[in-house]
Amino acid sequence: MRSGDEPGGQPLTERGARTRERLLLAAREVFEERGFPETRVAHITRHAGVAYGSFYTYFPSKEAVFLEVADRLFADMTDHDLVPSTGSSPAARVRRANRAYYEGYRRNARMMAIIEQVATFNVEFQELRRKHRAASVGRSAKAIARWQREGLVSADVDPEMTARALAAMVDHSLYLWLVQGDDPQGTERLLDTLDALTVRALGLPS
Amino acid sequence: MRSGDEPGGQPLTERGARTRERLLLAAREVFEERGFPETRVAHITRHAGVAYGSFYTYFPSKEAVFLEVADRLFADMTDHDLVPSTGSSPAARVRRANRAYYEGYRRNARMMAIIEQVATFNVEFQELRRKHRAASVGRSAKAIARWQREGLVSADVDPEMTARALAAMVDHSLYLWLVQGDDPQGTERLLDTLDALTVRALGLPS
Amino acid sequence: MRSGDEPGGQPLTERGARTRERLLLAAREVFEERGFPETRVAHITRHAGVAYGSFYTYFPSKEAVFLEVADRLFADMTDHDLVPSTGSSPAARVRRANRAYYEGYRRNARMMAIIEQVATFNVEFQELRRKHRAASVGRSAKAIARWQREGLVSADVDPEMTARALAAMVDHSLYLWLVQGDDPQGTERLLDTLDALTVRALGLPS
Amino acid sequence: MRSGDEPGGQPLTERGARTRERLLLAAREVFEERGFPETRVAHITRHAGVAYGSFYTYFPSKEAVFLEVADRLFADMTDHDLVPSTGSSPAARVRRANRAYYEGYRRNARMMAIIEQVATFNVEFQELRRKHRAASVGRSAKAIARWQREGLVSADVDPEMTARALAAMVDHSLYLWLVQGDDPQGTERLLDTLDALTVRALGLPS
DNA sequence: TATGAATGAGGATTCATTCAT
DNA sequence: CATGAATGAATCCTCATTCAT
Repeated sequence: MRSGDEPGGQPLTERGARTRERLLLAAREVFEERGFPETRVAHITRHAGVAYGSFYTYFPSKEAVFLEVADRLFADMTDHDLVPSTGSSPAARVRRANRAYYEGYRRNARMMAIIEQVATFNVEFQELRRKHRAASVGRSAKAIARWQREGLVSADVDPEMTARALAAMVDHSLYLWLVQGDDPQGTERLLDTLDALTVRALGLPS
Repeated sequence: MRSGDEPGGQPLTERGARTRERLLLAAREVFEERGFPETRVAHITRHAGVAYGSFYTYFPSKEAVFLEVADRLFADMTDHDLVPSTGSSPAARVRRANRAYYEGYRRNARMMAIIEQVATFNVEFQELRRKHRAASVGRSAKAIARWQREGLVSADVDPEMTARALAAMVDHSLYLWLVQGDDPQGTERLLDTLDALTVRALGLPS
Repeated sequence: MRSGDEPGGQPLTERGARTRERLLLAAREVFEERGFPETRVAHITRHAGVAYGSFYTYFPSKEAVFLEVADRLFADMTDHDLVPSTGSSPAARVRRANRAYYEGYRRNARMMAIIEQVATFNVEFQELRRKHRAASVGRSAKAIARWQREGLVSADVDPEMTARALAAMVDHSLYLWLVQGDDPQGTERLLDTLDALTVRALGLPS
Repeated sequence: MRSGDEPGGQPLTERGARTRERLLLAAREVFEERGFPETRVAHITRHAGVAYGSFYTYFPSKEAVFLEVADRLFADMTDHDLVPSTGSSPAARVRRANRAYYEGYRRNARMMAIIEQVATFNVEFQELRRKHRAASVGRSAKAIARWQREGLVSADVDPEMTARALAAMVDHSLYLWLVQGDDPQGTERLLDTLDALTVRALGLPS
């Protein structure tokens, strides 16, 4: 994932580390502002206040910085994903997970849009997203299966497929809401609806 | 007809109509094959078996053919959307609508992927999609409201938001399934799950 | 000059003659409007209300129509050039000639601009203009020489060079005035100045 | 420096300055050789011995180099315009000014032709020329007015119009002589005629 | 004749990446 | 490390002219 051993990968000096960080931050901002295809390497270096050529001292290509920016974002999204899995009812846990995901999405909405964009044409990147999604869906599926064993969810339910479909619902709803931005007020109504639909769809006691 | 100031536009003869049609068909295939950014006008003309310049006799730009290809696709998707709205139970109707949508999606899966792609960077196109989505969501919301009046769906449900969220669920699930192609067998399991989730989420009597 | 025997030169039928004339008129208007390089054959045919292909029934190329339009214009300019050379004083004759030239220029100002334009890159056309100029300068030179023999103009004067220089003065002044259009009112002041300068420069009794 | 949004612009290093200069010189030569429309950027870079893309490191477009080449030329023409305005008679001063202008024109004749060419279709450029001409005409008009106050020129004369007309005479005569090149020997005869006509037209004591 | 479709060479510009200093 | 110049393949679109009907 991280550009490990390419020519000019990790900086060796303190000063180099600072330059690299500046580039990474600048890259994110420019990508958010203009999207991947419309971002020029020059935009990034200018924004970072470093020389054009310095870009290639730290990153082998435009794609490489993007991958790394995305990597950080995924990490951020996943970090906060970690809802304490004990205490409180399943319905409350669903609600909490949804909110946490929403917060992460909101924090990173612009960049999520660009990630969506890159995913439409970059196969390597598609694979990366699929892994992340699979991990997340896997966790949900496991929870559903547990709730089934505990008699909280009907045995009819297909945990894997259900987890996928519900994840798709939340994910895409937030995408349309936050990225394509139909009417960003009324967010509570949206979140409540997502919670309620999830809970009812699973047949969880609310 | 030759390059003046306006777009070349509609052919006036039978022969012209045939050429235009050839281009349109070729465009769709090439777009599906390579995606929008990687499609060269030369690919389209070669595929259509016409001279390079002939493309511009009928379309003012690469964007323009794309728009028209997409238009046809939207029409196709909408045509088959028309599920008879009477007879049979709500749950059955939900199922039928989902299947119809699935069939349309499957028929057009490759192109749907490209549409998704273009929507990530072309604002004009985003708007077009938003309209289509709004129309479709509107119809669902109306059905939900009707069911509420008929006492089939709880008054707690927010018809608009719910319609949106469920549409997002179906849409994105099919996208991931058919376009990103995680495991294309097991489709029945997916569809059954989507049906079941929808029905349960709405609290419809199955 | 006239496109004589090229393929599809002169029309053979009454109807053909009308079409050709329509094209010629349209060509002039479009050239005036957009200049030579920016004129498309399609503009001309559209303006004339004939089919694209019909253009090449009557003219072998875009240049050919231009040549013919210019030819007509030269004829118009020369026709009215013919000031009766008898009666009245030389000064009056100079004045009359200047006015006549001015009228012609004014009538054809737009097209004169385009002719100037084409002359800057088309050698064939440069030659044509040179002939016209030479003819006109020759007439003036002859008049000056006559006036010298009649003792009205000093023998010091070089008739050829003087005729050239004065023609350049009138020509270019009108060009800047009418074509580049610095302040088109005050024309009388300009013409009076041109007359006076010519008369004084030649030392003619006013 | 690389293609961002702004024009590449000024070089920051000695080496860059040299390349830019090479391009500028090459541009002038190619323009002179082939005219503006027939000049390809590739001609310029080949002539300068640099890579195609390097052109766009220093100039945003073909127009842009042309503007700069023309700027230099205008500067050159104006520099040598500076005739000492004191001492010697008005007639002598007129003569000297004409010669100085002639020398400038001769040095730059080829490029003057191209400037004429571009002025026929580029409005921005027309404006530029108008300014230069206005400045030059203004200076002459002032001199004429001064001579009127000193009683050397008749009060009948319209200084502004006269300055324009005489400038047009000299300018266009030199253009036809040096650019369209009717018979380039006999230059002395031409210049003497221009001097004499100017002096007599103004009624200056020779 | 009239019509309108077909052709395809041509050219300006972009921009990721590589080099030289 | 930093800097900024150098490179050149790649691609869209134009439009005069030729053809087929």
